[in-house]
Amino acid sequence: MGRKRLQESADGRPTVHTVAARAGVSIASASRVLNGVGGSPETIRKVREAAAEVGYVPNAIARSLQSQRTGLVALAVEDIGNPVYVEMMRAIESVVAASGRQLLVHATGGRIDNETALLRRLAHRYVDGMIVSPIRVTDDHLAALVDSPVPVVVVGQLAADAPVDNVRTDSRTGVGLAVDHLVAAGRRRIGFVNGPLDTVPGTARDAGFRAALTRHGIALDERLVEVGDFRYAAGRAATERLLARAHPDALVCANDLIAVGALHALLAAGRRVPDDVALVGMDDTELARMMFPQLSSVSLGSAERGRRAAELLLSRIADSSLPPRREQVAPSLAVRASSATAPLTVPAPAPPAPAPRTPEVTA
Amino acid sequence: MGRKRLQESADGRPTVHTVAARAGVSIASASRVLNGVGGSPETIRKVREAAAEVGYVPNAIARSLQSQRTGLVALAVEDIGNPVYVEMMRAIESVVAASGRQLLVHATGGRIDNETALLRRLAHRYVDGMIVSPIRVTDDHLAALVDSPVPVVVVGQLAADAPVDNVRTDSRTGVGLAVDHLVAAGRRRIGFVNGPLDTVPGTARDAGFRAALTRHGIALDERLVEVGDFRYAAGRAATERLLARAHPDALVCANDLIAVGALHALLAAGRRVPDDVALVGMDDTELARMMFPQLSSVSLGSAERGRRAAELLLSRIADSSLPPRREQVAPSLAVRASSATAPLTVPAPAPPAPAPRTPEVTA
DNA sequence: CAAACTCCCGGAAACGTTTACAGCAAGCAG
DNA sequence: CTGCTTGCTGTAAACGTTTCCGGGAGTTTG
Repeated sequence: MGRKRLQESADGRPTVHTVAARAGVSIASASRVLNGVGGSPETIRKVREAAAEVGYVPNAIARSLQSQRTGLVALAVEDIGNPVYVEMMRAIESVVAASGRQLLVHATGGRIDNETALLRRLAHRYVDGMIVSPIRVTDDHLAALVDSPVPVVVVGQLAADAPVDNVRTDSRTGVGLAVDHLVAAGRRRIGFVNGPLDTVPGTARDAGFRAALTRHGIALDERLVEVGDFRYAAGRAATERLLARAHPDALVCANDLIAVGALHALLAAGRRVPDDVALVGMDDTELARMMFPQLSSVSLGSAERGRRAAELLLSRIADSSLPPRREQVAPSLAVRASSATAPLTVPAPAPPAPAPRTPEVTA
Repeated sequence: MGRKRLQESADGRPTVHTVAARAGVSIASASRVLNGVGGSPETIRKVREAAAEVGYVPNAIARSLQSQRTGLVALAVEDIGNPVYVEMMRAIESVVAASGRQLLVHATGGRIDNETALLRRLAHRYVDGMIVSPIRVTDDHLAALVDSPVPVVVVGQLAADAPVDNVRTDSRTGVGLAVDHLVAAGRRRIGFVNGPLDTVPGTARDAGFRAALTRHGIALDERLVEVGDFRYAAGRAATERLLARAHPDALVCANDLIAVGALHALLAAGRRVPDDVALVGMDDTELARMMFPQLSSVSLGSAERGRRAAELLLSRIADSSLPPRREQVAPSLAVRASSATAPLTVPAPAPPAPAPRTPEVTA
């Protein structure tokens, strides 16, 4: 005698049918009670009881099929290990949670096929919408974004005419802020440690750096420019290569992870920060404040961008007929000890240290 | 004249019915072709063509309702900003991806209701399984884990008789390793900066610290113990409080974020690391290696735990009748500059600098 | 007391797939 | 030529919900 059909699900779990049968009511009534809409006191009692007895738990997939929404929102970023995304995620999460939805994060690892695959999978209705922050954008990818079956908001630069909601910042200008600051502090041999040039932020920051130097009438010494990826180890390695062939008096880094790598390379090479080399990171993440000395950093408003992106997404989920919108968040510079002009300011009074010695390399 | 029913979905998107009608075949044939199973060459052509013309994209929710699986796996952690979870996530992701599934991450923020809510929501079939690393466990919570509708693997300590797949480590012993090392290096006034005592790791590490001191016959000075949460800012604040009232010659921290906070507090207070105060963190994350000096840290095998947890989960998804399993990963200690007895070792061979100097931060 | 209104209930139709089943045509062996 | 196999096809039934709709009972109003 096989199990009764229409009573429990394939794997033996109770369904609304099970509950209804046990309570002696129709599935319609059971469903109503379970959703807290309608039902006489008696019916409510019976259904609640039956549900508790069999340990009923609703199948969200079935419910979603009916309601056409899952209550889930996804965020796809390249590297969850980058604190900038953590900040962005926190901002997004608080907006999303306030709307009664849940946020899921997916790390694409920067592999573009991965990201496209994610779109082609998650977006097939598993989530009500998604926020994507791609660092590389191909035509293919863009196409997938544009005709995604679910609302998508892109955080980052995008072709001007792409019909996709978009929150961006201006990292070109951001790099400019860093250079302005360093030049004002008297630095002239300003180096730049960047991420890959085949990424959107990589190219923007490179352009920003070159433009800023030009603006100040400083000729660019290519030996002062080095490229790795956007992570710590690469930043450190890139800085080591740079230091082996040039003598910067300041370094701008394309993000904070790279800046930390650079700091490590500088200290290991016996350069003092900021006395010998001033250092400015980018993204202004918590990591910058966790360093010693604390790192100056260009804020690209990641939390703000996240918040705005989440709001754009929610409004589009609510009304898909809205025209594509584009928002911009201005960069700003946070000056801290790593690029202070005055003698290194210590967060708290330091004890009289033995007179700092200048390593010969920079003497 | 309303749109034709059974032809397109509620929001106007094409369904398999649309494609079938357009191709002039039944939905069964259309579905078969779309899934690449069966179909005459002629049918295949017509269906493919029709699908392309209308831009058909299958509704994953409907498919999942039918197949009873989504191909998604979730990881729920307290704080995605903690690099230990990033490492764990990477390990899990590689196993999960190899099985053709996708990993989604959810940050619970340690709010236990949040985590229970997640279980009660995601687990209601949105995902095929989930890995949870709770830092607080109530009976309620445990109950939700035990009779979750989808397979769950817990990373972390759990009541011995809990019928849940479980990967754990022994952080008590882990703290012991740190203390042993410091004692062997001649340190005696060993302080401890912990996370909240109402968390599972918090209590375990506290117990481990006390047991280790006792084992070495060192009387515990309560002024050398301080508590915050598991993040950087709290770690720094806790260390500042501790330093204001006691004079440790070594500090053990309950994780690397706290250790970074402690390092910052120590340097700001003018203490040299490791000369005045030796420092040992825990979790052995990338962050420990990013500091200067690099931090010694107790590895709790987070990547390994992640890997094992993912494997447990996949095997349980494949066969839910397996008995609950429990695996253990042993801790180990990575000794680095922050607790080195010998003169500060520089992390990487510095460029052949004339007479290596001790970088000023630690001078 | 009849009519109108409220409330609650159950049947049945969705939501968009996959798939068991049966029918049918064509190919082949006897 | 008959009977069997093979390969496609379409019909319809699932998957587990929610919800529209019509009917029946009870209550209020004129």
